[in-house]
Amino acid sequence: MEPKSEGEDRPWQSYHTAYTNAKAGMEGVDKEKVHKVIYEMSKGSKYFENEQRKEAFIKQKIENLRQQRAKLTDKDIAHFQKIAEKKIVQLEASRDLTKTWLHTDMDAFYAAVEILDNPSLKGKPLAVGGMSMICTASYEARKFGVRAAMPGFIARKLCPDLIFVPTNFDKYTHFSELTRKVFCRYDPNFIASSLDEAYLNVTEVCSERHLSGEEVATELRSAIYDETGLTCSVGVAPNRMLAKVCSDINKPNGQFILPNDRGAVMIFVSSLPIRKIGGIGKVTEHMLRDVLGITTCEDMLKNSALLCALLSDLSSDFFLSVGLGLGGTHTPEHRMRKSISCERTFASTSDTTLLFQKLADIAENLSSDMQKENLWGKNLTLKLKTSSFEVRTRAVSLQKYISSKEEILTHASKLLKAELPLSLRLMGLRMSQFRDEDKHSPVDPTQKTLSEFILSGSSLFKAYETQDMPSENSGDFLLLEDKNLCELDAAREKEHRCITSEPESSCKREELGDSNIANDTYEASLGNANGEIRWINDYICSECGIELPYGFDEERREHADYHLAQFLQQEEKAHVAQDKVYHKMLHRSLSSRKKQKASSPGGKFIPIDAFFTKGKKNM
DNA sequence: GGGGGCGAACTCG
DNA sequence: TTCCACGAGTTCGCCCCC
Repeated sequence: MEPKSEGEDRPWQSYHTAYTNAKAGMEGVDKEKVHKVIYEMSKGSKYFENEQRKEAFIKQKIENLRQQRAKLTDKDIAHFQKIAEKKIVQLEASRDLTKTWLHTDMDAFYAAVEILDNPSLKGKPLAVGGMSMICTASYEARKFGVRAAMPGFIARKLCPDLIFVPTNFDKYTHFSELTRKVFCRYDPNFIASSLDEAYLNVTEVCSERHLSGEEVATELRSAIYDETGLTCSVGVAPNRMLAKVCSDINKPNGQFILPNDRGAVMIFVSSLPIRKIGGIGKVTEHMLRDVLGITTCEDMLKNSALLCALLSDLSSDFFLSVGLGLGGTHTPEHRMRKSISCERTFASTSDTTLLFQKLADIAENLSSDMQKENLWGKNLTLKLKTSSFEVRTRAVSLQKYISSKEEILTHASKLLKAELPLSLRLMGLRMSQFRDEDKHSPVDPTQKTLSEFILSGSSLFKAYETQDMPSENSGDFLLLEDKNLCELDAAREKEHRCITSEPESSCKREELGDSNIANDTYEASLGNANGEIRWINDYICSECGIELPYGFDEERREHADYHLAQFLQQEEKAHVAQDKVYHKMLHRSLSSRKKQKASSPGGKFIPIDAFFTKGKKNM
């Protein structure tokens, strides 16, 4: 690790956003040149400024951790050394070398599919994606430093002849399905971690057919090529963590086999850079390197006492297991979706009407996705990205499970309203805490149908391999226990008493002010337009059937906003003047209760080093 | 003190 | 010319309530 000058003559070297992890096919790239281009194209932008802020914050956290380390006495170190040794013995006892895991990774998958579809692209630098972001780059493009997750305009600067092809998930899904049919022949319970990656437990195949892991890998790669015309790379190892690392070694169109032998594993791991491990990203790498001098997996064991002294139990266990070359060896029985979300980036705007319209679109998308899977959620999270790239999330736990766009928008609007005024470039909604009965439907990625994948528009069911801990918490993947129905009923009863889970203040009459009058005026203003709401039996919305009891004036008004927004959109389409209604809404919006969160944008600091901070209970 | 809710960060493809 | 995505998972700290 050469000490890098961050002087004024080479300012780009301090910009760590790009190239912290070399991708396959980028070995010959002039990294300094690429880094400089990215720096030049980024500097001065709001994105760049935000990255600088984030980096400064990480530096501060590294410094804090260094100080914590400096405070440790010899006695402390000796104490934690004992703890570390005990942990290592326990981890070592969990080592399982009886399984053979195979990780397959399609080579530049999206790009390869596009080339297959249009052979004239072969041999040319190709990027799948658009100007804002590219998903995959062909190996020819990677030679120029172009890579996935790079904005298109920077990629074009690096490679002026770069050909852009828009993403077409239908195509990728089709080819993904073909590969999965092959996987099934080797492991019917294979774990798909994305459209182009999968883990296969080939222990049984090896034993039944008297084949080595290497032979299975060769055969499988050949079968994939025959079925799809695409190449893939394969890693074979005793566990998933190592198999994943191995599949990257001889990429593209290659394989690497790590024998099921403790000695071989330990040698393999000894010089393995920590960044190659799934779960260790840019920040973790910096932390471990700058605070503890850890750069290889072997260093994890050498610094085991410090890891235990400075980090949480969970973190130190993970890092020690990495040092021992341990990883997941069991196939989780069931995996189910934990959340579903939808987010959209748009041109920065502070136009309230526009923001609420976009929120309505997102709510509609999310609701539609939820209904396709019959999901009902109880936890709603609003994600905001300001024009300066600051990300905020605001969540609310609801008293009942919801799924309709009206209900989602009602609660989402409330969350958004509390944050305004604000200039935003992204909004997103996420639902989680699903109803138990929905959790019983299997959502194993391997069982997801083609149409579901196409409809969802993305690789929804990634089996995120968490830390691939040897002591797998299978409970993470198992069906959760049924909740008592009475509990649900009680919750619904509570819901009728107070429609939100916010502090009771939101139900106070005083805060409703002249809402009744405003409400009347507002609804009257709609006249006989489509946005008009009547409350059937005094609590059921005539438009959509949502139930809002009398007295929940604010909620009713917000709900009416939704229908009004719908109406406005229709009006807009028909080129009808909407100023009058808009001003009514704006007036109401301004006069409505303004909820200010205690955490101001700049006042609340984020525990970036959470991963490294030792919890009190561990001290 | 434990558990749940919330907000944020990190990671992956 | 264009100017840094999206969806999903996890952990952690803090706060509040029981």
